[in-house]
Amino acid sequence: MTNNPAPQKFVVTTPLYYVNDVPHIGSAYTTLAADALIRWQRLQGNSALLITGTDEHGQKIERTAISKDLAPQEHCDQIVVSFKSLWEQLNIQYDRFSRTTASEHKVIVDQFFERVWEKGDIYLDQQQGWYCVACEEFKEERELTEDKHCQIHTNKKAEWRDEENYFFRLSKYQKQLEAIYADNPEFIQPVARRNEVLNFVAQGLQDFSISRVNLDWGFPISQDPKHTIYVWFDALLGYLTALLEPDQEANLELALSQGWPIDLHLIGKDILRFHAVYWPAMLLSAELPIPKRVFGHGFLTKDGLKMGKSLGNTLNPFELLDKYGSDAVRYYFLRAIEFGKDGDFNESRFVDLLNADLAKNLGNLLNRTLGMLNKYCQGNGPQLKQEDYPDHDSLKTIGSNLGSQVAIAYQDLQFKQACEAILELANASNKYIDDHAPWVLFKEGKQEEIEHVLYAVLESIRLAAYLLSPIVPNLSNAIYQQLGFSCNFNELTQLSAAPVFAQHSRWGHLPANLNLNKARPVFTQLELSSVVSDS
RNA sequence: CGCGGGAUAGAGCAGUCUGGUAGCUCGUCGGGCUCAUAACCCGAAGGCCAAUGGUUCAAAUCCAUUUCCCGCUACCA
Repeated sequence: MTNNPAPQKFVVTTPLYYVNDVPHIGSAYTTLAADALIRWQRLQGNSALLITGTDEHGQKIERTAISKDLAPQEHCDQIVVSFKSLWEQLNIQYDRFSRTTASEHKVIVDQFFERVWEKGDIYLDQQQGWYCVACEEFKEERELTEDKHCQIHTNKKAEWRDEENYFFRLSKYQKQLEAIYADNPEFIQPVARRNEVLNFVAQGLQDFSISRVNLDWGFPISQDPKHTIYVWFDALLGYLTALLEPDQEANLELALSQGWPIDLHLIGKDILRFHAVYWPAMLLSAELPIPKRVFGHGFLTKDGLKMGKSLGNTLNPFELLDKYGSDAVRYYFLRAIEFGKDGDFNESRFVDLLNADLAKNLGNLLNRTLGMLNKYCQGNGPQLKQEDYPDHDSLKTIGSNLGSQVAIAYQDLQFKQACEAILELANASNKYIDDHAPWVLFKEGKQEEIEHVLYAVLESIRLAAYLLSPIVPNLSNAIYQQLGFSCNFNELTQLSAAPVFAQHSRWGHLPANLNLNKARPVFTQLELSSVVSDS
């Protein structure tokens, strides 16, 4: 369906976040995971595009703006600033920030709507049904209790609604969707999420309303301007708009040629249904290919409790970043939590984990090794090569397998496993030093052996830093710089060549005659002082 | 019969799909080392893997039943 084959590009999206309020930790979580993936792609020399943005229409936004005595657009503009600022503090390298109020987006939405309209999949009908205001959703009879209460909101009775809406023929696509799920088992991940969707679809799909009346803040439907397009229909299309280059003409075909279908929609589990059911159906209707993968990750809790304003235990991402820095925050959420499952934030665990892994295991390892080089080798880099190590050498063994192991983990979004595997090399290196005791070798005057040991360790540190760079780019920079490299993991152009990846991801790459820099702690231990408070 | 997630050492978790000596991090206790960010290495204590029943030569893992916990009432990923 796409024309003009553009260079192959790995495209990942975060949700377009709803601008009802300033960003919260959950948005940060999704986004930092997406960023790590994109960085991993770029590290390998692949062309990659990270799409994020904001979803700005809908009644809720309109009401929020009014309550702040602002025009809706002014309100959105303010919130957008805070999102962009958070992404900057989190060291997110996004390529597109797609706003659903952008003028290009209007064109894309019109053109897409037109396709679906021409297909005959949109029809006008009376929306009749039980509406749960708390859910903002129409409910099936079977979803309600006998006295018409929503099962989630048992304290609120569903309301009978009867209004004119446009509908999308979702029901028409049930069979096709089921075939897609069956033929593409990788489409919805993780498996538990996939099962939920399968279950939902198997119960039968109902057409859903895609327009609202009596709502100004949204795109009017060209065919019938008193209707406004339902916010979700509009928001999902934001992914398409985002494919356009910043100064490119707004045109659906053009957008599609720039990287469609998208490789991965990274989302929270709450919006899975929209991405795994409604969105593919909309695309089928428009005769477009569907995205390759939708991954619904888990939710975060704080100290075991759901975060919420009512509980007053929200975790302010800005404060967290101010206090600990982007690397620490990125590392914690990717390392401490099984991606896909719910995970907990606990500040003392946060400090423990960061100190144990980054400050002590890896950071101190570099520090002690460089210290010994200065003391025992006058700071000269060892002059050895991979071939000088027997195959049973523990670091060589672990290091040689690490690159491919970590590649698989990143590919499967198993960030935790990637971190664990990498840290194992650091751990083995600390042991390696103790086992070989360079300080003893020094007293015995065994200079060559000292260099032999230190090279292996230094190389292991380098490899660990390289493979961790998608997650903790600043730390990796600091390590690489102390090792005498001049590259910068935040400036990907210098590292984007595939041959570089082939070399750097292999154990044994460290060249001789390194221009080693002075040993300085690359990651200072964190202290648990006052607990990050509610905003 | 609402939907979903969970119950494994003091704490937090992996392992469950593809049955076969129960593992990781932090913490605790003891020892070692001295190159280092009070770091690093070694060792130990600590688990009837929620319960019951079943399948099997063998079950944390498969099947059945049960108990308990947590979300789903919006800031929401």
